[in-house]
Amino acid sequence: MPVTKGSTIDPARTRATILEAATAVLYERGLDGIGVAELCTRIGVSKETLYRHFGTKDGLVEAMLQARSERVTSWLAEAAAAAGDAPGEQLAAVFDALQRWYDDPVFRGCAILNAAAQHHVDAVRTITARHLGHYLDLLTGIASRAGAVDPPVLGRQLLMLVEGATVVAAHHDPAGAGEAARQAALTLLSAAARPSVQDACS
Amino acid sequence: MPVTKGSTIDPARTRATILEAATAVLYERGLDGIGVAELCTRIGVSKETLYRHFGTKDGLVEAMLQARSERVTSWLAEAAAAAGDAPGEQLAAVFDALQRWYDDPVFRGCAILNAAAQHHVDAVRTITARHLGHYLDLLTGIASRAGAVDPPVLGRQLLMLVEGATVVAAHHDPAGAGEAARQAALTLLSAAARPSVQDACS
DNA sequence: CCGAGATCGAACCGATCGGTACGACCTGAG
DNA sequence: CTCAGGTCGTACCGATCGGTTCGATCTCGG
Repeated sequence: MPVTKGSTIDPARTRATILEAATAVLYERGLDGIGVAELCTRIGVSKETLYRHFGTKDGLVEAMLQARSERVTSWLAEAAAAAGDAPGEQLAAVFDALQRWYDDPVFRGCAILNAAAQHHVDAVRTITARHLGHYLDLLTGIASRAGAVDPPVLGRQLLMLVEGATVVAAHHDPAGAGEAARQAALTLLSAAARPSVQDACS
Repeated sequence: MPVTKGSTIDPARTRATILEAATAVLYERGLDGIGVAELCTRIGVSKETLYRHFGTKDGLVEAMLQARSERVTSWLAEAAAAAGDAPGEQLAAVFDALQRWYDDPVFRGCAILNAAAQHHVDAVRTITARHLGHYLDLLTGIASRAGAVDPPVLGRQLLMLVEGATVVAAHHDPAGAGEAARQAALTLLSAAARPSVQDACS
């Protein structure tokens, strides 16, 4: 960390450093669980610097959530892509990746959903909705390539499994949550791809 | 509301009134989104009265979450029981009830999960875990009566659908979330009750 | 009719909040 | 060497926070 004193070589580097450190601290403590003053000492930056880069605590929060959303979305997409071309394998890889996340001792649920639950600012809710939309796109794509009869609906059901597994892992028991969700997802996938058995009851 | 002035007929009635009004206000504004002073004026009670009944803002929050957990748990259980004896019908009734909740214009997600996401107090996290446990008991019971090969696992998967549907409805799109989750739940139920098709892939 | 006690409204407390201002320092570009 | 500007540390600001106290008021049981 070449942030020595006075003018750093690159202001953009300072901004990135703040963003990264603030993400971890705000995730651990909650958005309202720590003040700007203590946050700055934990990050190792002065309040003036933080406010020049982000203008407002809310500005920092929004920038951090946006960055986090992009990171975890591409992380999940890459996990799926690395599993090959078979939709079932891709789907399984997504839930395996989630399980590794749940096993992280600092796992506290999805930071973006946590933020939306506490912060009633429109910008945060917008970021959250878009975040879920990206997940939905990924899952609907898998459903479509799997030959599901109704990819949008199956994608939405898979999204519910992803978010439900995260909620259960965060607030009830992380052990095996990803595996259970994966098995359910694969069952839904195969049922939707081969609508032979009766699936509509009413 | 016979809360005229001075001594009310029943202090317990005052407590219940506070609890009910505070539940609505704190759900709408968030636990940290409103101070005790404004909360008291919205409720129509003095700070002294609130503090005598609950001791602390956290005390009020915990009492309210506990009451809320019991209410919605029994509400879901009654919805299931009213659907008759068939496990599939009971499961469908649960998700139909959830959809009616999602359609409420003041729906903002599960108050208990929202609280757990923002409030890092142990008591709140305990209430949340127990709350999810009650849901799990209800769903595992349905899974068991449906003849699932592994009721605990299926119950957990159904819990993920319930919580996932709630998250999606709250933060993405409430329309049809309950129906989509219901269809997925019934698919899982029939697949688990009749493990004829290959369900274990690896 | 009288005292116990529940309630109100408002004043008050120290602490903390988000945000600003300022002087000093250091670095890189010209 | 000089200067522009990014950064630090600290002090400071008004507002709000959770919580306490107090006198006045009202209701009910005896």
